[in-house]
Amino acid sequence: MKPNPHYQAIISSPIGLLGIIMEEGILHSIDFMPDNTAPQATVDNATAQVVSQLQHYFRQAGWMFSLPMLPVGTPFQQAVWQQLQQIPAGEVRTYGEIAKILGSGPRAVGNACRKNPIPVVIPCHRVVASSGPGGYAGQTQGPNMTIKSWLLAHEGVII
DNA sequence: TTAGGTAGTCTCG
DNA sequence: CGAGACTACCTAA
Repeated sequence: MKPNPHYQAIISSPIGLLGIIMEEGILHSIDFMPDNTAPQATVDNATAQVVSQLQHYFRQAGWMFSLPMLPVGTPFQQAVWQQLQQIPAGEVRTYGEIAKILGSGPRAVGNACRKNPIPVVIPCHRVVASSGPGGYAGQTQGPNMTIKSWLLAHEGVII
């Protein structure tokens, strides 16, 4: 739980409200906001870039993000998140496949995905289990899994 | 379908 | 620090 996070923008999207946190003009994290949150105007240019690219993505699933990002985490988490960014839109990998590349284990990869601070842009939704959909934003069922399914369907992946 | 194995992180003490 | 618990898992039987 982050105490009083300060959002540079809160935008509405097909998967609900997204809260955007910047640090020094660099994308730091994206939060899924409750429905009753009030949208909040963009305050600066760098944030406008993030908003614009997100809107591109929701319009056209194949959009490739190009943004300065600073996702903070352990070295292992960074390595996993780097692998995620190399999965093209419309494709998926399994936790085991990522683990093999990094010489680690599937559960460890799942742990790292769960900690991804920048969902959507860092596409943790493109990682699934060998048999089943896996989880999303800390849930294996519930509203976040609905978001994961939506994102994959948006990219043309049959679940 | 389940039991056992696995890697990384977190939480106590 | 160290032991033990907790995962968005996987494989063999």
